[in-house]
Amino acid sequence: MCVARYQQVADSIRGQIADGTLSAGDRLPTEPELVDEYAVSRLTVRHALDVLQAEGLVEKFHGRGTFVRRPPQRVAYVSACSDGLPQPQAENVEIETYVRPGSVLAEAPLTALMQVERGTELAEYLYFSRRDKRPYSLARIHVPLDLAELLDTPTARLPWGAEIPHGLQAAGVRLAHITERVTTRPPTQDEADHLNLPAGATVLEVERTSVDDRGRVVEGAQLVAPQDRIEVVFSKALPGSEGGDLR
Amino acid sequence: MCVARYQQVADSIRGQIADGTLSAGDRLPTEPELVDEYAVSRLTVRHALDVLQAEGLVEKFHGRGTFVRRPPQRVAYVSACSDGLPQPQAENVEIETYVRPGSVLAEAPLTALMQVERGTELAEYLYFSRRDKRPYSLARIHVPLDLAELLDTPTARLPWGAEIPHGLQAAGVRLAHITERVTTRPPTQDEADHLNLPAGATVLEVERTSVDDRGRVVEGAQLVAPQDRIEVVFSKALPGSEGGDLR
DNA sequence: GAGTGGTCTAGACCACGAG
DNA sequence: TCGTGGTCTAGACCACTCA
Repeated sequence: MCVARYQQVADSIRGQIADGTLSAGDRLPTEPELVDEYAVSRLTVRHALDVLQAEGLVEKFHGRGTFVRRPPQRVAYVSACSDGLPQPQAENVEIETYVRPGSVLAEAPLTALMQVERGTELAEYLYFSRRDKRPYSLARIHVPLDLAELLDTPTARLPWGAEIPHGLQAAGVRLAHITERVTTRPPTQDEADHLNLPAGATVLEVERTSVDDRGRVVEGAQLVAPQDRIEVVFSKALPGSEGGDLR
Repeated sequence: MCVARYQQVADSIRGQIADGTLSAGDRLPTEPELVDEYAVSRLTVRHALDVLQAEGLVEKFHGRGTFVRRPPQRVAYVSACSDGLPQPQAENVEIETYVRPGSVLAEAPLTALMQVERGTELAEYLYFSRRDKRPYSLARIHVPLDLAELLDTPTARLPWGAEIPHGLQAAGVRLAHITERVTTRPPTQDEADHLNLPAGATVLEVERTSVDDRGRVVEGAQLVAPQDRIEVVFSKALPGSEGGDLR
């Protein structure tokens, strides 16, 4: 067998998307129709569509059909560590963000991020954003209770809660260090529900911690978004001409 | 149907991995054995294993069997933009890196990264690294030809070619800005071959550009690794106590 | 209720890897 | 050569969406 049948079917549909025969938002033929069209079994058609879905080219909806996705159009998360870059953000993409303040008792992963004892009460800001009317990102930002009192109730402008470290700084907290860590992983059940993710999806996570000049973690953020809808950008201006070493 | 059969099978195997009944490197029962064990069809067994493979818990090898993967153990790419962090890197992980210097004529994606005309000749350093004897990461670093002459032949110490911007700086190039962009995407055919990736895998890509004080792109790097084997870390020391604004 | 994708069966043959 | 996973068929029933 030179090329698997399901790959041939996938290639054919991929080509139709590439050359415009099928364009963003269009519904593909139904699975039974594709079975007739390509003279293969339904499993083979499904396998082909699964491949295309994994590639992010199409999206399947139970009971509705399979649709061509918009080209990726990622939203940039510009690192809090960056110099010189504005937060350009969502040019033509509409993103609405909601914040919900509250508090939680620190549990397993949070204790490590915030470097606190299990059970410590922390202020929590839950950011939930939608893009094109659909769930897009989730951010959980935690701040020690005593510092949270210094903050104004945040008005969400960006889905990642960049105003929190700014607010802390404005309130007199002396930030010494910001660190960000980018990984991908399968979503938790909770995240999959909120973000409406299909089975097998992967999220990209940014963990951010802000540390003050006494070494205390004053903010810990966990941002989660579909891996193919986001990019993370870091930028650094190097001091002077040649004096500065890279790190 | 409360929970799909394939999910029940996946849950069961996931549990055995979690509780140590199956441990890293073990071979799972063969598909026909699992068919008997769970009294389901082979497709259902395969579906369950596909889910586990997508989660990174197992790895299937045609003709050999299905094996429990080691826990993720990601390697950190520490941003060139970072302050204060050493390149800690591979503590107990053995990574061998090879470099192959050469040159290429700029094509489609490279022209944008390096901001040069199509067809411009660029020096190219190909980094290929292995971890545990298996392909791990791929980095392509490009430098304008005239600047490449200033560089010593690189001796690869890290898979991401961090020595290239350092070498440029040591050679008197006045770097003004470094920018990094992190995304995930499906691998190219070439990348899938070199990294030995299964179908449907996703890679994490870091694009790095170094710009000199006249705005010229003096280095462009494209690093690619399996998305579940790498993490990207950025860190920034904030100036003074309170004078510095975040960006 | 009609039509969509999601799950599942019981078979079959093929391609790869190792002894 | 043999056992492994990879592909494929032709059917069946279920769950979700929407008119």
